[in-house]
Amino acid sequence: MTNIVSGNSLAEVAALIGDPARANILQALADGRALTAGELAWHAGVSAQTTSGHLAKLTEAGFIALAKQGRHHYFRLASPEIATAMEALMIVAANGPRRYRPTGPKDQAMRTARTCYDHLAGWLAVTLADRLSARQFIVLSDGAAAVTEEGHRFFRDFGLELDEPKNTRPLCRTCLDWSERRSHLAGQLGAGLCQRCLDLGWIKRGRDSRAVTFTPLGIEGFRDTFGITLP
Amino acid sequence: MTNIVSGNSLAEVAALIGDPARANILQALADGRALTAGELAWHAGVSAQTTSGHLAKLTEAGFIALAKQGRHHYFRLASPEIATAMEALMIVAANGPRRYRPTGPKDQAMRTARTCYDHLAGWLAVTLADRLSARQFIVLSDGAAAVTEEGHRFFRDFGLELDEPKNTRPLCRTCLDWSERRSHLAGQLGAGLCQRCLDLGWIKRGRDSRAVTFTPLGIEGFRDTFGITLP
DNA sequence: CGAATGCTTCGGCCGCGGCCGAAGTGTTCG
DNA sequence: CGAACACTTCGGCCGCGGCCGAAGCATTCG
Repeated sequence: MTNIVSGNSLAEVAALIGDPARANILQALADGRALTAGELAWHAGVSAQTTSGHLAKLTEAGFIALAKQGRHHYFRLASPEIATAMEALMIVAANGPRRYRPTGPKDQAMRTARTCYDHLAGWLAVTLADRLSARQFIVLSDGAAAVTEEGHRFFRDFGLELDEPKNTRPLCRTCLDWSERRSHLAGQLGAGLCQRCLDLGWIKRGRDSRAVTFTPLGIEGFRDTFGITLP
Repeated sequence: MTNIVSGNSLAEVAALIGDPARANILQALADGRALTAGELAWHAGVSAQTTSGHLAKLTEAGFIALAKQGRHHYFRLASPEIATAMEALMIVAANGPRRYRPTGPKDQAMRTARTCYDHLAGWLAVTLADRLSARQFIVLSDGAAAVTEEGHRFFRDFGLELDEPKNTRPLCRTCLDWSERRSHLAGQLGAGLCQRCLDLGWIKRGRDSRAVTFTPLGIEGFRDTFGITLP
């Protein structure tokens, strides 16, 4: 007799992500947007039939959700937990030894700035966390972060209202960045900052990728408001 | 041309966990202890030769580390990130729909109390977090936690010295529990609490499992110190 | 020294699962 | 309507990779 407890379900879930085509599909959906089966087939790099099979598996497992709209089938990640698990795996992958990883231009853009479900990631996000920390707007510690009094004022000026939980200091999660290997901001603050930057027209989401691009307005804004000079 | 960026490495890492035998091996190592190849073969439920192959793959990928000691080969997880990724996958597995999951007695013990790398998990850990929160020793919010002034005094009385980071409130990470689907304490505080309970002889680590058992002293201690009555 | 133990390497079997071509549903056009 | 399009289902091919038996190294005994 073996000591299997729920090892099977761990393996099942991991195996589902462990296929290249499915991993590409999930990564394409990682920013939370919904894509059609056809678009996902392109991302996956396999035929439409094969993709359909993968999508059925992912849907049945509860990884993705389907919304039918006319003759298009839109798929999106079913929960943020999926994205979290993928990021956790990316961190392991990034820490791994001499893994062959060719670096293309798209990869470079991803490393500079990308979305991670509902918040920002990459160089921009890590630098942002640094600056906010240096100016005492947030306090980073042991995998979590707190917003200070001055921070609340600053974010309010920036156009962000943060819910004040109960009687105490509000917190925002940190999220380890796979490309930078340091923390960036997630949680309510991370999501709010990302949304606000989009609303202000500072950044734009890429069409086929999670990478985001900067508008001239954004370059100016990040410099003046956060003291960040883009590379 | 497809849009593959590092999708391959995500798939590679996930596929490595995605085999039942390897998943069992990794779960057996999840509490941070080092086990021999033979013990791992038993946990994996496959022959020694097959296990050897799996261990070689996991080692090469940087998932586990090998320490040779006489004719025994001791393997342990190479980094906490691996454990984190596994927990993230377990959460996804637990949230999934009608996944067939037979529940044995060992499984029940695991759900009650187990170790998760360096801290406690399961019913005990979740209840502990609840009690500490109710008594205002810690403040939980949005995936993170802060220790209050009173909390510091309480933990010091309990025999735990927490490093005070810089000039501000220290934080301890929370970690989503796959069996309870709620937060328990990780980070410095979580690790410290677990170690202190072990030192006090309140709990003991199981021989073949991550489940922990309670001593009579522990049953008394958890009741008197934390107000927790064991089921 | 030879036998026993712990682990790894080698070789070959075999089945699961990913893949595509072809055909089948449902939707939107002109 | 019928044609074009988006997607799924079916059937069959095929190769990767997990598995074990047997043999090969190390280490520790008596």
